[in-house]
Amino acid sequence: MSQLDDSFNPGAIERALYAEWEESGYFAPTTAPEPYSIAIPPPNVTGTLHIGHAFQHTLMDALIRYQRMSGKQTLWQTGTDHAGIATQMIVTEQLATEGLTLEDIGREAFIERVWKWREESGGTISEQMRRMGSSVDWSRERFTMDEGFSRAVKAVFVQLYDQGLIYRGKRLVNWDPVLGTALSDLEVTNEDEPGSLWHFRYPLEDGLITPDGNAYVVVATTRPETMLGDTAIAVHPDDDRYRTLIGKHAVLPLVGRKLPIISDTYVDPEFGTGCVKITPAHDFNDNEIGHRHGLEEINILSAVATINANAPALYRDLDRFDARRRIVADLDELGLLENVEDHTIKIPRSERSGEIVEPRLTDQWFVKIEPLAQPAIDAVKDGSIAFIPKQYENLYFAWMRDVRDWCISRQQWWGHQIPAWYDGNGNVYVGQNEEAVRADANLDTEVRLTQDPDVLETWFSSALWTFATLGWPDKTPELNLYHPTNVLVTGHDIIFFWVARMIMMTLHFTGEVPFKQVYVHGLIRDAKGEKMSKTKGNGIDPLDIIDGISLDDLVAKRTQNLTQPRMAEAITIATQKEYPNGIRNYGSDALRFTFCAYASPGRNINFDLSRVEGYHYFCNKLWNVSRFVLMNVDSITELRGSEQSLADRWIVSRMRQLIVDAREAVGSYRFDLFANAVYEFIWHEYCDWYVELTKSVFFDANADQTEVSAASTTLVTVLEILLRVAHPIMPYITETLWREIAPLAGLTAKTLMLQPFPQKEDAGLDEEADTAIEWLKEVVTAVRNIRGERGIKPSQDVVLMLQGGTSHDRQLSKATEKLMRRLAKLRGEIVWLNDDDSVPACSVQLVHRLKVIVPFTDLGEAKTELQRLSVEIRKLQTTLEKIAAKLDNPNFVEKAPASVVAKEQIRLDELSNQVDTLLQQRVALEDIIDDNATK
RNA sequence: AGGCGCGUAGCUCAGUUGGUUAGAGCGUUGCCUUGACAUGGCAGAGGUCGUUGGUUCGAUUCCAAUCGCGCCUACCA
Repeated sequence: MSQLDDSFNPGAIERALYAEWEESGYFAPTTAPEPYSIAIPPPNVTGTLHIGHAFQHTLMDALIRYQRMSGKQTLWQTGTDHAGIATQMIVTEQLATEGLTLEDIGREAFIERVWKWREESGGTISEQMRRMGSSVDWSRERFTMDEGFSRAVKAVFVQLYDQGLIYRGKRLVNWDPVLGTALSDLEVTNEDEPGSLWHFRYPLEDGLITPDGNAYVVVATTRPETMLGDTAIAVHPDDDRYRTLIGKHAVLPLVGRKLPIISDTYVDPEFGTGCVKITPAHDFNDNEIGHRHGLEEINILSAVATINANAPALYRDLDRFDARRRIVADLDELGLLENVEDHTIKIPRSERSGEIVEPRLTDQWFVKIEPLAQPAIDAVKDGSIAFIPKQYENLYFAWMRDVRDWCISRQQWWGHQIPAWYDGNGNVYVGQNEEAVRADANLDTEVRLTQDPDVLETWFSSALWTFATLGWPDKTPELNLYHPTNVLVTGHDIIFFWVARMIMMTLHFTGEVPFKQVYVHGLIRDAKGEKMSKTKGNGIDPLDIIDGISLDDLVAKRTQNLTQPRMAEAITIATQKEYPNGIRNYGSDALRFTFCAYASPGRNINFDLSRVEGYHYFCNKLWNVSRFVLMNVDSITELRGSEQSLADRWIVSRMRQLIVDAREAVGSYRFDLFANAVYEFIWHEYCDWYVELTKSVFFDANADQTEVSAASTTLVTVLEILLRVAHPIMPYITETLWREIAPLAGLTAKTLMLQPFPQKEDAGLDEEADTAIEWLKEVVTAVRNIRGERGIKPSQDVVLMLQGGTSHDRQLSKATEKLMRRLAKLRGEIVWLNDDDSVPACSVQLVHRLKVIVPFTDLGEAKTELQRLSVEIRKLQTTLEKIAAKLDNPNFVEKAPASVVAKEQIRLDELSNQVDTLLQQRVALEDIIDDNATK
């Protein structure tokens, strides 16, 4: 007898089950011959997993569990990323609450603090992953700052340097003045913001005048303070307004510097005045022009974006925006401010600090991308790596084609410190460590070396993820076995950041692709399609869906530590409206099922909690049908095919189809189709029909033992198989139920996790059984429809008559009569009428050409039935007309394939037969009503 | 500006080579505490598939234009 609770309670089973799986070592690779591996995109060690991670992990876990059950030697490589800037920011903020700054405690102590914080916070992610049921191999967990990984990072840096693929130089980079570090282009977002376009007059030298008689040229700028660094004025070579000035000079106001007037086709004569001030040290385009024309680069900004000593004393040490105001005012005073326009401009902001980024000349380390990019492009072109969906390949190519050199140095403390040392004479030495450097360069101990204080950007190390986690640079057995990994599961937002760089670095260092496929999933948004973010307060912690959370706690969680505290009220109101009762504990399986069902290809996913609720109910359905099986089945036997009923054969046939569909869906990363197939089968085939059909065996005292035994066996074996099919999506509930069901099926294994995923069976589909049960369903539905229309209570049984069918109909009716009687709740035998038999006053529904007849109990019913019938007739007639028109079209008959024409012809015949039948029935009903009225 | 994607039921979404009466979940209407499940059962209502053209015997599906929305990339100082 069942040990199961009356309803599904996920909280009661999940934790213990996961602990058991983990302790039993089920997550570690088995010794199966064929490897299958996935490297997890490493989350930020000091963060928490958001719903997007949970989604991604669910898909990976479904793949891994599926492949593990399919007999592969699966490795799901897990680990975390040290997330340089993000982590340093968090710890810096922690220090600030203690009144301390980085400089107060120093580099060494700071790094110790970060490691300590990592110890405290690192557990959050692994706890979340465990609750999600992620079957990662914890024994191989890696961290991008652990010792082995650091060794790999250094080795890569040194080798690239030796190959001339890493260089150091003063270059213009995006500078975050708050964090005091360079950022990559990808870490800068450009948003439209209102701004101004200032027009300034720059006087011409020595009485020079423009063709239209001015002693000055007008330049426009959105950043007036940069004028302090101007070193030229540029015009278009063909611009008649300025052609005579080319090669002459203007004078930079406030500074007095002579500015050469140069010509460059970069200048758009149509825009503004057609005359551009050139600031090579503070603008990327100007910098390129500067290089073309050999212009001086004058850096006028300090690391914290104040004006430095390269500018006139008057402006020194002013903040960039104070300087801007001051300069505009001073130029106005001098009569050099021509006008100011409102102008919407793209403001580059640091994704990290939110601060406006300044292009600034600094010494940085770069990776030469071009030699690395070509092999990476080829790998995708020749199919060594395939993106799924395929359209992302274009995105990848587009980016790879004009990718620039990669700035890898960051002016931070937390991260991999660059393995380069300087002596006092400006020489640089690169090597694994100081000793190696000294040995290589034959430096004696008297030469003082200082290591470069900068660290490598985080993506530099995570680009090595697939192979460094497997032990590279050592030639480990794991590297040999699991690399390349089979698939990378990721969002499209990091194709540039990570995917492209992994491909480049992995090809260069291992000669292998990092993964054979890249499955790109959608991005999770909230139910309204808004991006989830802490600032908007619309994010949800996956654990709160699994375990539930009260409204008060949810509001508190969403409003604490806001970067914009004024948002708190709006967030509170929105949260109260969206979750008036908080969130109930839906459990991990329901959440996972929701993710899979949502995972249709290539789009945004608007995450709606009502879907989770629906799938939680689905879990309960599965739970309860398992209870039904346990309550009604004592044992099963070995079956011979001949002993199975039509119903048994039907569900087995449907199950074979499920297996085929499920395997195909997983194989093509269609987790949505996988989930839907499972849902449809369990609820609408197994529960709605098969279980109901078995009741006419189990609840019939006269049923013979063979029938009971066949039904029991089928019920159990099908359930056992479908638990295996569903396990990759919903591991907890299937494991729990399987342990109850499997013994009935004679299986003694301890865990479902390691059972084989059901194989496609040779037997194929059972057409005879499929036809019979589909027929039964149609007739039963017809009777139920009549009952519904006439308001006949389920408790009341009815008489069923059939007329006009074929011999096949009669045969099917005979074969399924017992089943039909229960499902349609019939009284007495089914009455077969001959075509010319008179029919009592009744309702009629058609199943193809078969008349399904339920006599009236009261002639008053005729009126409502007449109404319904008229609607039905009208519907059929509309369709009939459409098809008739089609077949009347000679073009259709000639050009359409014969099979399509034949199909339409059959439909036409059947429909016209149905319309005729119903028209006759209408006459009959009208007669009854007339008779009644005259009485 | 360029690139990509999306407009299908009240809401969230499927729809795989163009071919029956376009599907699912949630919501909704009516009936039902039937011996797994009211987290349930049965039956129903609800869509001119953004718009306009084109190709075709036939278009939600292919093509073009157009409107609306989203994302990405690059931007004019």
